[in-house]
Amino acid sequence: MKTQHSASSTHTKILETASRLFYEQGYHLTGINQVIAEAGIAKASFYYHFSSKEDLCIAYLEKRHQDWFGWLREEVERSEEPQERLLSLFTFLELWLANSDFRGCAFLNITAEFPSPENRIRLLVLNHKDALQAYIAQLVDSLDIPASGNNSAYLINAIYLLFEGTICKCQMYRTTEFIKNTRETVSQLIS
Amino acid sequence: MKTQHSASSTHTKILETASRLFYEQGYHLTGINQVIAEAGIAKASFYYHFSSKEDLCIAYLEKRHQDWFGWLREEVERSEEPQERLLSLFTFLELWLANSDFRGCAFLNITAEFPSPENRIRLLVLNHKDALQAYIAQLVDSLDIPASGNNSAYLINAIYLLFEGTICKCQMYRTTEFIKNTRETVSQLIS
DNA sequence: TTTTATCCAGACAGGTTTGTCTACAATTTG
DNA sequence: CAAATTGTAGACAAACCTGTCTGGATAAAA
Repeated sequence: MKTQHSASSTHTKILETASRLFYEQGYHLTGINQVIAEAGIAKASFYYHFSSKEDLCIAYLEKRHQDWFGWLREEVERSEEPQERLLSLFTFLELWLANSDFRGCAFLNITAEFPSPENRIRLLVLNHKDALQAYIAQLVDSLDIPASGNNSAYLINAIYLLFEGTICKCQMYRTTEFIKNTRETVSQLIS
Repeated sequence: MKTQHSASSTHTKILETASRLFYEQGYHLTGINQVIAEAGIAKASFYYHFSSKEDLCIAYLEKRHQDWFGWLREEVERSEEPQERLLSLFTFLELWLANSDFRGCAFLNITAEFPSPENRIRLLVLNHKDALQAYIAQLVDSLDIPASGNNSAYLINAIYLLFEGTICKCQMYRTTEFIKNTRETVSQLIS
């Protein structure tokens, strides 16, 4: 046995392997034995770090939230202009979706897999989507638009829905081709 | 045994039970033994009518497509004016989503559950979504809009995405409250 | 009426799943 | 250095899964 017990290398290894597999294959089509085999750890180590498959799922979603928002911000913050930033949300989708084999949104997917998700999972989903809408709202508020309260809310809602709709369409059609049309629509909406 | 072998009553019973359970619980969380128990049939009957669980899934999606489009058309065709009809797509979502416990779109859900859906399932999903977009296109084309070819395609794409985005948001947030905002946005888009 | 189709009850089989447990071994901490 | 922490291999157990099969019984068709 030549294992290095660095702070939490095994914990990280499990989480990263499971995150990849849960996202790629779906939660229910991924068994813990596969996670264990691919992470190259012992079953006892798995249960040393995570008390159940479901706890691992929670950790997966928490990690996913951080990772995904990091990717999103990274792309958006390449632009300086508020309008550019808003449009880059859709540029981000083009890049991210194509790079993730059109697997779509982890939070949407888990919602489909858990019809009555227990409260923990549902809270993570809502937290993620709240954060996304807040981010869109922030970008919209940075615009120089004569948007009265109501108008701004409509716009934020619409952009959010276009965003989610785009994720779904790409996931099903396995293409990002139409996103330039969507970006153009959003461009018109904000001008 | 006092069972009536009407044309396909057992086949229908299986399909309806499975359809309900697959939609409510998800495909992978529904085992065939539950379908059998709730349909009140014998296992041999199940396999007499469907050669596998997957074949049942195909039948489920085919039935779902017919049913769902029936519901959609029924609501839309209550309006006469083209504009009214387009907006009633979102009225339909309000009614349907609230009445289906916010369980969302069966086709989206199955896409999440089958990351690499085998071809048959994927074809059914795409067929359903193609039909939906064609329907939206038909409604848009009935409008009296000076829409050049490109403009019309943008509009159809946007409305479709708002539609899908709405389904997702309602599924996650378990509310239809925001749909009136969305309907207003669509109203502005088409005028 | 006979034949065919459809249905029943449920045992069986092999496989998979998640989680528990044991007896160490290796590494880190105090 | 000893104690605590973390990791190993993998057996075990119960439950569940999908699909096969048997020997009828019932209903419909010819």
